[in-house]
Amino acid sequence: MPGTSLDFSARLRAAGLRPTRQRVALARLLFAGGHRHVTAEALHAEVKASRMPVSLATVYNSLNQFRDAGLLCEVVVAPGRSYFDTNIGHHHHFFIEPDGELHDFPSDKVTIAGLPAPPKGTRLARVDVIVRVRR
Amino acid sequence: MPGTSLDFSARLRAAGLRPTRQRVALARLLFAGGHRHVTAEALHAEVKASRMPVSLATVYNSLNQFRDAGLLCEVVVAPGRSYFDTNIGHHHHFFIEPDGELHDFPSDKVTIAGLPAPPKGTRLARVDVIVRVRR
DNA sequence: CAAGGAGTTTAGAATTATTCTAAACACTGC
DNA sequence: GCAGTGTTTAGAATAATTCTAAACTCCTTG
Repeated sequence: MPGTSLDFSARLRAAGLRPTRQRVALARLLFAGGHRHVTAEALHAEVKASRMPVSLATVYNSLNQFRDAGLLCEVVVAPGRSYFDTNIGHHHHFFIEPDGELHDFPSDKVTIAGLPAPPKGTRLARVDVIVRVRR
Repeated sequence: MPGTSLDFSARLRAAGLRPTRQRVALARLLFAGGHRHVTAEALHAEVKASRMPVSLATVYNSLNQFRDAGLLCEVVVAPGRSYFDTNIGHHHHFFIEPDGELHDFPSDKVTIAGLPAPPKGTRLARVDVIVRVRR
């Protein structure tokens, strides 16, 4: 029976996070369906409508913890506008400027050549590509 | 005599902006030397130390106007952290994660192949590449 | 399976970054 | 110079996020 709390509990535990009721509720919203892009506010609104409401502070805490644990990644597209993306595979983003919509596209067809070496004493963490488009 | 207010006045006027004392002071700080990456707060601190202090609101206004006029570009690296970059040529960025330093690198050696076409009804505005590195 | 401690959650305050407001001011064309 | 529109300003307002400290809950141990 997929989609039960047990799945999410196990997944949280595997990530080193205690499976509290709140975190399980958020994980279900985030990971039950396909990939999602959510803001903290939007997720808070969603969970508030559920049987297990969660405070905004906890939504922020959990999203940050999920990100640090590698369950999510964060995409900052504009000052004061950041999305959490449940797709953690290699991929990049389209950002549709007037409305602020964000769409994934897979990175397997994309090749980036000629990047300079990281500055001395640093190692590569991630390459973000944001393709900004307008109507 | 390069670097006089007149140069900056002309440049602002050419961009469709009235060359007020405040905007000229900011333009001098931004464009007199080589390329720079500044936050609004940092630029405000700089200009406050000068003979022609400028309010923080004006620093924000001016940076936004300069960006809209194409004199600057804005790079958002983390929630609540955005830099204004006086380099408006094609280029990309290194972001050094723990300290928040930002460095340019030219895009002439970099090629990005295989990007999907923009979604229907949109056209490409800009491609941002941020290479995130850690110590 | 009860108890206790560490880790979590919460409401609300605090912080940070940025924008707004309305009154005072200054650049430009006449 | 004068007027009129655009600009600047201090301070308040807004928005996104984090902090605080008290209450709570998960998990381990006995």
